[in-house]
Amino acid sequence: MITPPDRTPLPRDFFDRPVLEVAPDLLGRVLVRTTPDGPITLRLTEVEAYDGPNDPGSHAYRGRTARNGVMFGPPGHVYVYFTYGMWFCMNLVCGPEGRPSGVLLRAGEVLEGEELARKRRLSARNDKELAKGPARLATALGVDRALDGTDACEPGDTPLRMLTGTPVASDQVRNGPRTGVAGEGGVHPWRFWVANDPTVSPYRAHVPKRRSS
DNA sequence: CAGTCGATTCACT
DNA sequence: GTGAATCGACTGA
Repeated sequence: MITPPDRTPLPRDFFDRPVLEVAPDLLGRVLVRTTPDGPITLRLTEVEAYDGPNDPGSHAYRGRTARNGVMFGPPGHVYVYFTYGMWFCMNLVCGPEGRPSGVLLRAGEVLEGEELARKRRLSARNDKELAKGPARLATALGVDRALDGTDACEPGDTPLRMLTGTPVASDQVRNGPRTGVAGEGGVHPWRFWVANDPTVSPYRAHVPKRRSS
């Protein structure tokens, strides 16, 4: 049974906090993607925190580049990156401006626009798989680098907005190591998900790439 | 400027 | 469970 989400946009102050506070607080919140064909709404069920310049797992660890520039800007904006030659993933920028950090949106439950999401996710075998995984989530919502830098706190009919939704009770939040993060960054238990939610993606440890013999 | 590899997904065994 | 797909960003020389 799905309860109607609160439609109030999250204020920028919500994101202007330490990323480890923001990340679990995002679970149960609702992301709205407005497309020419109509809206897709997603209830967040899994996220990961990337904590600025002190986090070896973060894209911002080695400083500002053309790719990660949005992470160094104001909170509440969207950082989209391209990876594995095929996929996009999206973050919400957190913390005070200049202290780059972000929350990777890893999975969610599609509440509205399921048929629009399915057109982009033809390989999904069921509704739970539409946004089960960060690149799947971005694909389902039609998010790519064109949306890098979008302000998710802006009111109105913007391409991407974060709404208040119905935050998950803290006793339903679980956490553990981040998925696919190499090296020392892999030890931080900064992945957060909703307990027993079927849309949460499976954990996988980092796999170093083999060299061709 | 060439080499390496990624905050992944999918098909196949 | 294993390997391929696929390319741009980053690194170091």
